[in-house]
Amino acid sequence: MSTIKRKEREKELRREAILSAATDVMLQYGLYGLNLDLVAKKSQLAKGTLYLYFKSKEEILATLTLRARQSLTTEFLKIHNEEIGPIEKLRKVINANFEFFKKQPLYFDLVSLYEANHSLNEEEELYKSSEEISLLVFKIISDARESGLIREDIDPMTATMNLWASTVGTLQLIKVRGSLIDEKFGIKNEVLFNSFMEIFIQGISKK
Amino acid sequence: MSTIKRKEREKELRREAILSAATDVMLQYGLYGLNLDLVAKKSQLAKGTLYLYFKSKEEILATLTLRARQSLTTEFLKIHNEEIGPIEKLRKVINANFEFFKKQPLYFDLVSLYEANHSLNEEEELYKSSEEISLLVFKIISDARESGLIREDIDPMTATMNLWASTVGTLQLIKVRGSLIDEKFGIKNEVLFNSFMEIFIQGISKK
Amino acid sequence: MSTIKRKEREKELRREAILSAATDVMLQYGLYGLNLDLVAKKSQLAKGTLYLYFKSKEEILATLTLRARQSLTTEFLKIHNEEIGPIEKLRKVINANFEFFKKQPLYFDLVSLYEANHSLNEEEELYKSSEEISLLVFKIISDARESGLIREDIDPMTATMNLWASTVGTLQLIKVRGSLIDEKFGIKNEVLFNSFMEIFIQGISKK
Amino acid sequence: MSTIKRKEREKELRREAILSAATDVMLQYGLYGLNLDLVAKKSQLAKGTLYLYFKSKEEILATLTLRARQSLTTEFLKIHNEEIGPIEKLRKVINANFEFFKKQPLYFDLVSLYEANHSLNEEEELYKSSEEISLLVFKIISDARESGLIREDIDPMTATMNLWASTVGTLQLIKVRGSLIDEKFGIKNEVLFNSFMEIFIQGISKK
DNA sequence: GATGAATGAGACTTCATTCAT
DNA sequence: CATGAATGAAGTCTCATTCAT
Repeated sequence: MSTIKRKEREKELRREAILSAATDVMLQYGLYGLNLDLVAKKSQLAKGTLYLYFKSKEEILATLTLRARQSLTTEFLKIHNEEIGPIEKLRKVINANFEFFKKQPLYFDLVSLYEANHSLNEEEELYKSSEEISLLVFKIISDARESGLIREDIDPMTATMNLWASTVGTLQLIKVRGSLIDEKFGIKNEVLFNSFMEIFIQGISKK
Repeated sequence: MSTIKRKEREKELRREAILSAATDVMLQYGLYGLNLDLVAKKSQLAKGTLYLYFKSKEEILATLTLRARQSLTTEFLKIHNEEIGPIEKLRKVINANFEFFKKQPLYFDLVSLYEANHSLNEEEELYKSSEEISLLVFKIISDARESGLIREDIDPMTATMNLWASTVGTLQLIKVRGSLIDEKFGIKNEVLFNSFMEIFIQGISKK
Repeated sequence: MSTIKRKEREKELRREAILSAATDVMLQYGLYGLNLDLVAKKSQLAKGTLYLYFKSKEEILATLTLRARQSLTTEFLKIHNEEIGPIEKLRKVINANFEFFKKQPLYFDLVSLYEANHSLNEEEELYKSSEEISLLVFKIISDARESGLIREDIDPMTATMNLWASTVGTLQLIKVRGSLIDEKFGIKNEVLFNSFMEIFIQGISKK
Repeated sequence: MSTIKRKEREKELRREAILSAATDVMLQYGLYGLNLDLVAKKSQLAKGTLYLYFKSKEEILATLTLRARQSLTTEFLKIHNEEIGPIEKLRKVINANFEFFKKQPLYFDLVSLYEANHSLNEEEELYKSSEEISLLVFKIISDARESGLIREDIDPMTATMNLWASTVGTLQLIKVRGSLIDEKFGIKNEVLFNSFMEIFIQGISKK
C-alpha cells in the first residue's frame, strides 16, 4: 500500500518538476520559447520521460495555464470573501491583477495570452477555469450594481468583459513598454495602472 | 523610358505580391506562423526571389507592421482634421480602432502585438510610426481637456496610454472570444466595444 | 553496469563514425568541401543526429584538427624521447612530417591549413595543441644548438618557425604538384623532400 | 574603324572593372569569399554582364591568377636581367617574393594557393605562366651553380622547387601567424623571412 | 550587347516526438 | 517505468547561373 502511495507521490513530484522546469524555461525564453530539451535538462529527467507525464508539449502549456487561472481565481476568491464594501472590493480585485502580474509574470502571460494562440482546442477543464474567473468578477460587479453605486444602464456581464479586457491590455502594455514609458514620459507603472483603475471605476459609477 | 517605369511598376507589384502572400499566410496561421516556403508558394515566386525584395523574414514583418501603423495613423489623422467637438472626435478615434480591427484584422494584430515580440530591435522608422499614433491620440485627449470637458486631475499622456492599452485589450478579447461571448451571453461585439468606449469616456470626463 | 559501458562505447563509436565520415567527405571534396548532408549519408545517421555529437559543423572540423595535431605531437614526442644525437633527431622529426603527410593526408592538411581559415577563433585546447607542436620542435632545435652543431647566430624559435613553414610549404607543393614534378622532371617526392631537408640542415649548421 | 576600336577599348575597360572589383571583394572576404553579387555591385555592372566577359566565376579567378603569375614573372625578370652576382641575384629574387607578398597580397595568395584548389583543370596558358616562374628561378639557381658557389650535389630543378615551396610556406605562415609570432616571441616578419633566406642560401652553398 | 530579376539547389541548424532497450 | 539516442521534417538564408527583355 505505502509503496503504491510512495510511487504516486514520486510521480506527482516528477510532474511538478517538469512544470517547474517548463516555467523556468518560459520565464527565460518567453511564452513561445518553451523547449523540451531544456525542460528535460532543468528537470533532470530524460526527454522521453516528459511524455510519460504529458502527452505533448501542448499539454504542459495547458496544464500551466490551468494552474495560472486557478491561482488567479484563488486571489479573487479571497477578496470576494472579504467583508468590505463593493467598490472597495472591485478596486481590490483590479489591483490583484497587478500584483499577480508582478509576482507571477509567467502565469499572468498564460492567463492573458493562452487563448490567443489556442482558441479552438480548449478542453473542458481549461474552459471551466476561465469561466470561473469571469464569474467571480461578474459577481463583484453585480454586487456593486445592486448596492446602487453603479450605473444601471451597464450590463454587468458586459462590464465584466470590459474590465478583464482593459486590465489585460494595460498590463501587457506595462510589460512591453513599461520601462520606456517611464523613461520617456516619467509615468511609473503604478501610476499608469492606478490611472486605468480610476478611469474604469468612474466610468461605471453613477455620476 | 516607359520600359524603366514599367519595370519599376512590376518590381513594386512583386513586392506587393510578397507582402500580400505573407498577409495571407499570417491570416491563416497567425502572427507567428509566417513561413517563407508558403509565402513563396502563394506568391508563385522562388524562395530565393523573396530575398531580392526583403533581406529577411523579419523585414517582411517589419514592413507590414510599418504599413499597419501608417494605415491607422491615416485614419486617426482624418478624424483629427475633422471640425467636430473634442469629445466627438475622441469617440470617433476610438471607433476607428474597431473599424480598423474589422477591416484589416492582420494589420490590427501587427499594430497591437508586434512590439510584444520585438521590443528592443525597432528601427528608427518603425519606432517613429509608433510614436505618431500615440501623439495623435495625445493631441485629441489634450484638446478635450483644454476644452474643459475632461477631469483636470488626469494627465493626458497617461490617459493616452490607458486608452490605447484598453482598446487593444478589448479588441484582442473580441478577436479571441468575441463569438463565444456572443453565443453564450448574447453580447454582440459592437455592444462590447461601445460599452468599453462609454466607460472610458465617462471615466475621464468631469462629473 | 556493463549496459552503461556498452552505451558509452556505442556513443563513442557513433562519434567516431561521424568523424570518419567527415574525413571521407573531406578527402573526396577537399578541406572546404565538408558537407553535413554527405556526412549524414555516409555515417548512416540522420542529419539531426550529427548535432547530438557536435554542436556545429565547425566543431567537427575543430575536433579533427585537434586530433591531427595530437597525432603529429605523438610522433614528434616519440622521436624526442629517443636516445640519439641531436642532428639525427632533427632529421627524424623532419621526416616524420613526410610520413605523416603520406599516411594521414587529411590530418596533414588540417594541421597545415586549419589556421589559415580560422585564425582568430581558436579555442584554448586547440590553441594549446598547436603550441605543443612548436614547443617540441623548438626543444629539438635548441638541443642541437646547445650541442654546438648549429650556428649560434640562429635564434632557435625563429628557426623553429622557419622549419615548420618550409616543411608545410614543401609538402603542400608535393600534394598539389608532386606527380607533375615527377612526370616532368623525374624528381620523386622523396627526393624533393630529402633535398629540402638537407638544405635546411646544412642551412642551420655550423660550417 | 574608330568606332570598333572604341568599342573594343570599352570592352577592355569593362573586363578590367570586373577584375578590379573581384580583387577588392577578395581582399575583403578572402580567396574563397569571391561573390558575384558584390563584384557586380562594385563594378557597377549587371550580374548578367559579368557572364559576357567571363564564362564563370572560375574564369575570373583563373584570369586573376594568370595576371598574378605574370606580375611576379615581371619582377623576377627584372632581377634576372640585372648585372649582379649570382648569389646576390638569388637573394634579390627571394626578397622579391616578400615584396610581392606585402604589396600585392591577393596576387600572392593566388600565386600560392590557386593550384591547391584547382590542380586538375588548369588550361594551357595558365599552366605556362606557372612554368615561366619556375624557369626563371631555375635559371638563376643554375647560374649560381655554374659560377661555383653552390653545392654540386644539388640538382638545380630540385632546388628550384625547394626554394619556391619553402618561400610560399614561409609567407603563408607570416600571413596567418605573423602578428602572433611578433607579439609572442618578438620575431618581426622581416626577421623571420630573412632568417629563412639565409638558411636556404647557406643550405645550398658550398661550405 | 546589357540588364537584373528570377531561379532553385543546397547549406546549416532546430526541435517535437518516437521507440528500442 | 525511465531513458536518451535517433529521427527527419521544417525553417531561414545564400549564391552561381540563366534568360526574357
